[in-house]
Amino acid sequence: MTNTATVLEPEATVRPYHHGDLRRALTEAALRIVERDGLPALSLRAVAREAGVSPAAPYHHFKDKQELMTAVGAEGFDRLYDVMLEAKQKAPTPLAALTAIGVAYVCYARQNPALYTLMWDCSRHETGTPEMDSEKRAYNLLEQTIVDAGVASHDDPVRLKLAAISAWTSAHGLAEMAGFDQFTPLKDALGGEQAFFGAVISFHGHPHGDC
Amino acid sequence: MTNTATVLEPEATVRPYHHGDLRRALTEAALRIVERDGLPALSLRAVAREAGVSPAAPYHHFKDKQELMTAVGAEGFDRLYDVMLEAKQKAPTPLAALTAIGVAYVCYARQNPALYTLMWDCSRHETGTPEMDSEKRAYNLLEQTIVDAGVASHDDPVRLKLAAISAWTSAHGLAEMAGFDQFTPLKDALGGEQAFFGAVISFHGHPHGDC
DNA sequence: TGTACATCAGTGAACGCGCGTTCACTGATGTAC
DNA sequence: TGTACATCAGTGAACGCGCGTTCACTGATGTAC
Repeated sequence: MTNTATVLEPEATVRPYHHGDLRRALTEAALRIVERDGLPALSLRAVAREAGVSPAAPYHHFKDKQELMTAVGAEGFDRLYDVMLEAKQKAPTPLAALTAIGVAYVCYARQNPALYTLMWDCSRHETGTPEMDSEKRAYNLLEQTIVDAGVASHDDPVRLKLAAISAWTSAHGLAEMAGFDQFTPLKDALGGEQAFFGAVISFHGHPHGDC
Repeated sequence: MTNTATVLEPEATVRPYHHGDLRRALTEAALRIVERDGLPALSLRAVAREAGVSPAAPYHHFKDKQELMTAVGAEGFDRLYDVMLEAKQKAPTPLAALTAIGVAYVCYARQNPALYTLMWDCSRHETGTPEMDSEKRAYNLLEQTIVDAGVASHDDPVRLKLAAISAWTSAHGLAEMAGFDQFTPLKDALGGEQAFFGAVISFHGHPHGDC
């Protein structure tokens, strides 16, 4: 009887005064906001509100708003990398892997458009910092996949970089513009968004394409 | 003697109470701000300030902030179209014209990055409205150039649209990412930004490329 | 095992700021007679 | 050509808002003895 509180404690229906992992809770709240309400709605106060905490609380975990944004952008790159890696691993051949990570990239960007924008905003401000490691890892994954597929090799680094950057910028352009209403006729004519992605990527002249 | 004021009037060193063409002055002020201070700095009050006018004055020419922004974005598309058209007309052959408008597009976006971002923000909000006519004209110019170059024909509209959209998204991706620090090694290796653009566009598999 | 105390991680009120927009106004312009 | 008057295109003060950030505070936690 005297230990009722202790017994109920593990259930934790009431949020404790000390949160436990507010830092993580804040970045997750930010991710929720950015996709639900868009990038302009992503303020420090909104994040605190979403996490159910006072406007000053985030300052115990982030120096300022920029540092929180960077953490969110980094999380975005982490997830992008995961998605690309999974696509590569599931592909039957190295060549198929190249297509697969391209499609995975575009799909990820399409499903998280505001986060995707935020990620590149961060990348621009934080070039080369450890927070952007996942971006570098994702790029390296692409390069290695290109090598595996026999499109370019480490012996000709300029050509290899060119292939990687060409693929990346193509995917970026497609990802950003894929949502435009102007493209819906073509999407319909080709039988859906996935087919549209494939057709555009092929037309770009990827090695497996019909160029 | 009595008509001194009338004689001096044409010099117009003092701004008259009535501006003359404040609407145009406002969009030009906005264009100045957006490239000088960036997109987040582009507020209605900042535009009025830049034009040397009170914060309420713009409301005699634009319904609200959004309408001003749309006018600025439309002006951006007008200029883009002009640049593309000029590039096409200067090119010696239809095939060269296709490359030329691609390079012109990327250069324009690179030289006006914040405006370029604003343009697409507008396009998203104003799809199909008369304000976005220049966007449509620019797209049609690309399609016609593709036809002229013999890459696709009006007989196969799906293929034509695919070619146009593929070219457009490639150029968009390159334009947006061309400024990244990560690319400078490759730019240097290829001998400058123009060469870099050309190499990436060629690698994309444009018909004149080495794909 | 208890207790004293330093540290940590929250609260909530307050700050100054720039924003978009509205309002009553006024000076300048154009037009009808 | 002059004059009366409606309309146009500005002014500048004010509004409420949400923002990022700071501050003094307090409750919770962990540790030394």
